[in-house]
Amino acid sequence: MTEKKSPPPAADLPAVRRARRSKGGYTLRDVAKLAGVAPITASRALNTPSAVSPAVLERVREAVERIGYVPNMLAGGLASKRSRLVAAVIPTITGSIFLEMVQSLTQTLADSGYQLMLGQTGYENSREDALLETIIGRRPDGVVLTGIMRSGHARKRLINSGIPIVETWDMTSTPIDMLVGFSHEKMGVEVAQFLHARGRRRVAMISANDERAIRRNKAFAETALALGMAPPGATEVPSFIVPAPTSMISGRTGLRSLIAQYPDIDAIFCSSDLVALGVMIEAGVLGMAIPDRLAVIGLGDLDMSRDFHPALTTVRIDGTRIGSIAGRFIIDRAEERPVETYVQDIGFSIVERGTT
Amino acid sequence: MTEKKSPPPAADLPAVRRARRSKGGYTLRDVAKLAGVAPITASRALNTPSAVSPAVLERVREAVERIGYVPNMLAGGLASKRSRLVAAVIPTITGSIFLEMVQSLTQTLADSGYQLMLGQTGYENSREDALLETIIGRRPDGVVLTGIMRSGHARKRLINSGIPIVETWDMTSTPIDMLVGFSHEKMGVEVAQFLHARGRRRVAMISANDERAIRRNKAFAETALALGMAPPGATEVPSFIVPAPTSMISGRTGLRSLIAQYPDIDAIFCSSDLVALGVMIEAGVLGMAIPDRLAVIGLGDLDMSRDFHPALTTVRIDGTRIGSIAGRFIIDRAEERPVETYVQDIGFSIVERGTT
DNA sequence: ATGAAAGCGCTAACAG
DNA sequence: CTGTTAGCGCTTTCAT
Repeated sequence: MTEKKSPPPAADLPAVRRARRSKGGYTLRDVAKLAGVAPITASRALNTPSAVSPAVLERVREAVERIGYVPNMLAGGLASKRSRLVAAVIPTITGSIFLEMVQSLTQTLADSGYQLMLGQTGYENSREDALLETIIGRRPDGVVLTGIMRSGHARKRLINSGIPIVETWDMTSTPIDMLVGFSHEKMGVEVAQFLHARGRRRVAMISANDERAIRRNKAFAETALALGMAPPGATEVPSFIVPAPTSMISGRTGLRSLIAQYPDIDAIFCSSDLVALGVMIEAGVLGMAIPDRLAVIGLGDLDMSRDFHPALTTVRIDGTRIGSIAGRFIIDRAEERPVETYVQDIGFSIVERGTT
Repeated sequence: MTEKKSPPPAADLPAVRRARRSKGGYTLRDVAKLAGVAPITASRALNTPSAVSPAVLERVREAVERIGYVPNMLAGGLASKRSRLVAAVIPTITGSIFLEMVQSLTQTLADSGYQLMLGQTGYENSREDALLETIIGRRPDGVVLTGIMRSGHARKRLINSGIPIVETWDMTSTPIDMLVGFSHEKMGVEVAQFLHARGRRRVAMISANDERAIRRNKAFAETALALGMAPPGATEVPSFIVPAPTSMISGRTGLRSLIAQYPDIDAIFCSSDLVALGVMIEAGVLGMAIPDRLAVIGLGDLDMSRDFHPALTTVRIDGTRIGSIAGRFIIDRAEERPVETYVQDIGFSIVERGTT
């Protein structure tokens, strides 16, 4: 019963027309033929059903079903100049704090017929340019940046390409295009105030060394200092800085190092939950009771942070929300919907649990 | 100095030819014009540099550089029927045990000019069909399955599409197409023997309920039983089964539940490191010393498993290797290279650390 | 509401 | 080694 894909078997076309024969599966032409309409009508039935009569719609749908037709989005994208592809750029996928965002971005996009392409920059600049080349080559309808485009050249290239851009996980006053994030400075201030309110007076930090962390740390340190929370003998808030990506081991070594210098430390602000969890493990080894002897606060609110004992106090960022807003921004832009703003501060919240 | 993209300004073409004007950036034609060659020659210079004279190569490269030309892969893919796109299907990205594989797959593909498209099935069957539609629609050069294609319909659809398929994380005797993985049965047997060799005699399991885990558990239970390792009062190896995805909390509740029934248990085999880590945390709360009172062995070898105290003994699967092999398989197939085999068992290894 | 024609940007197929 | 021509499968434009 299968209507075979048919280069009309009759030799009624000049032989030269068959210089290049199609080999893949069914095409829209097959559907159209089967439904007894022109290809463009079949196209309309699939893309703008309202623009076609119910009878035709029905017949086209039936034809599609019958042969199992799946539209070729490469062809569609080429013709319409809308690839329905969105690229997201993250440092690395393993152990990433951006996965929640990626997940919801994927979902949001999928719901509107868009797909996500994931690009990893790694932690060296070298790959950014190559990555950008491949991204632009696919002509995506948008790019979501997690803010780790360090190569100025790549950045400029991207901007020049004219592809809509969403920057995330930060609030800058000079966005390239669209923006959804939160203020790292504000977070530093609030965490310091939070620890102060809990009675902590000798604080320290363990942190990655990326640009945002540095701004966050600065705000934290200044606030803490102003509140008189530096440990005895320290003129600054002590910090243990590790290169990204951070891990539990950073927390373990960090705690050891800090305690060796400032035995009186009574609270540590960590730049990720993983680091905070590492601090907890090392505190266990050292026999330091948490939260009595030492308070710990993380950043990111991993699932497992809730499952530790005691459960970890942390700063929560709603990655899911970032992802869905970023997705909406791009879709709205692609479909030329009128939109109030393309900048959004989603804030953060301190989730207090057992470690403070 | 910028050579503007030029619809020849003279009105020397019939108006009708301009029915559809290009709007995007530069095209290969612009490059060719600038280099003084035919478009196809420019194409060759970029894709098969060896097929072109050094002089032409140089001129084309210069032209590309000058205008910042980036090839349109939608057009290229459409014309050549090779999209250079590969799809990977995983349950979900957050908390996935497949990320290491995805990472290395991405890398392997990128090195050969291919890109990865990530598809998530979620933990309900419902989305699989829709996901497949979008995957096929992009005409990828291959699909990597992590073995969670439950919908028979989707599976059949995929097979019929003719897209090369790599199944991973398992060894079946009846692969659809290509295969790279390891034997879950063998793992069950070896873990039981390992615990036996360490002197454990009252074992239990905490496990997810997916099909592979079930096969693994069966092998573990049979071997353990044969070796006389069921706890007193049990005729079977006790197990605590939780729905996927597993997490630390599964381990915590699992341990409580098992100990309540069989207080003498002296070793637990967990279906993931996260579960094992949860067991460790709960053991700490219950005051059960690890490994003296209770041995724990996980599966997956997460980074953090090494950083716990004591460090976790676990079964390591080389996800990086799975990814690179799967990538190679697809690339070799796409480029029609002669290949010995498209099936590979990469095995696993038990990494003994402090919990056994 | 439907269709014909043209073309998106690129590469396969065949010359020369 | 280089060029001409046709066409990948779809959608835009314009006409009916």
